[in-house]
Amino acid sequence: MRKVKKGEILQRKGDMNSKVYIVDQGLLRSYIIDEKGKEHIYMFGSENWIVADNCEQGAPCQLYIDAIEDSNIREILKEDLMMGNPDLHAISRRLNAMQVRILLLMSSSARERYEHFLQTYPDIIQRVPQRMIASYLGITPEALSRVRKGMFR
Amino acid sequence: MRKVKKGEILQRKGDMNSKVYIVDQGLLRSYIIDEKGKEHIYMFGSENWIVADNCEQGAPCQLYIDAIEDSNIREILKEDLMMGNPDLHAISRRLNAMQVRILLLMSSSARERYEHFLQTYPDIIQRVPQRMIASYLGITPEALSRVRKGMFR
DNA sequence: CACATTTATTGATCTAGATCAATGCGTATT
DNA sequence: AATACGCATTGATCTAGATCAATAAATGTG
Repeated sequence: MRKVKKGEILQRKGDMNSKVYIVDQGLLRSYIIDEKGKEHIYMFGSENWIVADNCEQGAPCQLYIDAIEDSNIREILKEDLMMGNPDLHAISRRLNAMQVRILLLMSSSARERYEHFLQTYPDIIQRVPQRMIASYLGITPEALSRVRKGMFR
Repeated sequence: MRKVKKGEILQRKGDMNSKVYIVDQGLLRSYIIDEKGKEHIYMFGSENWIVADNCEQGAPCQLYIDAIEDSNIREILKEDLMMGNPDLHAISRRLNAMQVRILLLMSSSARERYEHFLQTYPDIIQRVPQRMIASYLGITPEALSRVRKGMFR
């Protein structure tokens, strides 16, 4: 069990941390800071919640995690959680995809989201009409058409 | 193994389905239809992806799932997946929270997202400054202030 | 093939929410 | 008590993307 003070930072972007925090008392948050210095909160975690950065296996952290209140927490290594549970890798990959999606929706422009989609799912682009890509990105087909127009000048 | 034709609907909103679809060949999608009749795609699932509605235990489905291409899929009951894995319930709850968050970000106004937050996390409201709620909702503190003003007349 | 339907593009206009700036209010800090 | 800092509110303005409408290209279907 570990006690943390309000304001204390548990994890920074870029850290090679692979811990999961269980909140016994108090309140944590996880968030990113974008290029303009603006914070985007990904999750709050109060009593009995788990706060974690679902970053990719072995990759550096994307999120900051700090305490909003004085808190009592437990730390668990992801490796230990994974132990004997190979399915958890697939789930972990999915959680990461969702985390990335949420953060993109909160902090990025239509254009940036489309560029990310292009890189991440280049195969899907070939197989579905553009209006579906737009729908997935949370924009209208017209907006996507204009984004593309802007990209190829 | 099941073969489905392009356009075939595997699941509708409101169904009491508790299956997970594994795509062996082809392409599925899951999506919602909002009050205005507009589709919002939640996920695409091509070869070796799992497509599922992470709705709450025992609750009716939120998502439609259909085939974008002729596909070969396997269906697995969630109960069978859960078998002997009690942790999966906690994970399932988290996946649901993320699914709801993504769909809200894609399809709802700042006001609707705030109202949902109020209902879902009434305790958190008391404990964090409004600017953090705004940050979680993906809007500015100014916008949240105006949403609230509009709510109490 | 001819026809209908879906899809993409483009233009004109509108709007939710962002941005910028100023003010007032609590609540720490000295 | 005085000062300062973070927070919420309000007003004025701006903008990314939505909406509406028209056209054109692509795709499917009898």
